[in-house]
Amino acid sequence: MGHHSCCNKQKVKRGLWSPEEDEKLINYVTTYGHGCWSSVPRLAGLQRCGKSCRLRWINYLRPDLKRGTFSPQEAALIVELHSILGNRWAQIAKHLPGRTDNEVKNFWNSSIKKRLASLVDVPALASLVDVHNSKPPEEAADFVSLNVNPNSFILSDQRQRDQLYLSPSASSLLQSFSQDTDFKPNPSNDNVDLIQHHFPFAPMLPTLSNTASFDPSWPLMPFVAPNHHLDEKHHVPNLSNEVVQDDKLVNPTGAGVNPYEYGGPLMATQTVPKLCEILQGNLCNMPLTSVSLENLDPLVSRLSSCFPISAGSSYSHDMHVAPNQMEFIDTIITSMPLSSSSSSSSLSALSSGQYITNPTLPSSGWDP
DNA sequence: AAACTTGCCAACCGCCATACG
DNA sequence: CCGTATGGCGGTTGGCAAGTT
Repeated sequence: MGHHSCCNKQKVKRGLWSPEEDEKLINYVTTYGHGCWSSVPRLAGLQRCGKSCRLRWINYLRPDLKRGTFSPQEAALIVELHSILGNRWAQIAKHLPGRTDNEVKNFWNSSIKKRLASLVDVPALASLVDVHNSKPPEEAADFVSLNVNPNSFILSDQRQRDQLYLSPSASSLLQSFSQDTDFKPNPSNDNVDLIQHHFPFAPMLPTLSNTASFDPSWPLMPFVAPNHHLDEKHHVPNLSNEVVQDDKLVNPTGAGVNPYEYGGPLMATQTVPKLCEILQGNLCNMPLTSVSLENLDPLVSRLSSCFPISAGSSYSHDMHVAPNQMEFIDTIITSMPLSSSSSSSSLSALSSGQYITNPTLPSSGWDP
């Protein structure tokens, strides 16, 4: 069990991949695409099973991987998405361009979970929400019901999406994400040079100086690759559907597929599904060039309100996280279920609509 | 300096869903 | 419709490096 037929036909190597094996796999996939993974090892001259090749490509060799440290913004997004989706790492990773489900899962298990455990004294969600400012009792009741019925957490009624004022929580957790040593770049890997040699347009490994509090390709905007000229070796397809915007290639449909997941030749662009595609089961294929924040994925819109997107740019270039942004993300973290085994049905109130922080509310008394 | 502990993360395992003949 | 192959996912493990005693 667990091994596919291709793995049993011949002896296969297991364990860590060598740079030579990586090179063989990169050369093969970039030239021919992976096609049927079970045939890749044979055609690429590898003593591995197809499943192992697939995993190595998806989790490490794909040129669109960041391979760097998670930014505070990414951490916040993971926390938020996990509160909605539970341990559906692949779904979460789709909203984090350049990140794999394995990476997100490891990050959660090693870092976020630990921090949440340290906040065990945070009060229950109900005490976080101060609905008395603008809420008639019946709407407050609607809000409460959202925590009971997982199917009703998408608020379609504008009244329901009125702003909820959240008590500002301690920002220690989120701040720790941006300050402490967990946000250092990954240790150097022997194969990084190899990958960057093959994929010069791949996102760069962050440096010590820029990862602590800022990641220029943070995840709320679709990943766009620099407009490099690519040679024939990389099989660049017709990019007529893309437009050049601020020296970036952007797919104006806002929709797309990850070429590395579908076995096609390498492409220079990638977009990610919007959260609403998951939550609502439909597509929001609005042109990026004309879409307003209100029309974006609600999560993106909400987070964008805290991490402003400068007009006309493809993604935020803010160099630091402002205190109110810290508050917002911290609110996300402290409002999610503390159980590490939260399932897909565990929904935080933050999944329910629009929120803003109310800086006038007292924060003392329950700061960790 | 050596032994031990801890944490990270790449890779594997086992299961499920889907495609295909 | 059925059986098999394959892709994909989440859970788990083992090796390694860094930190601690």
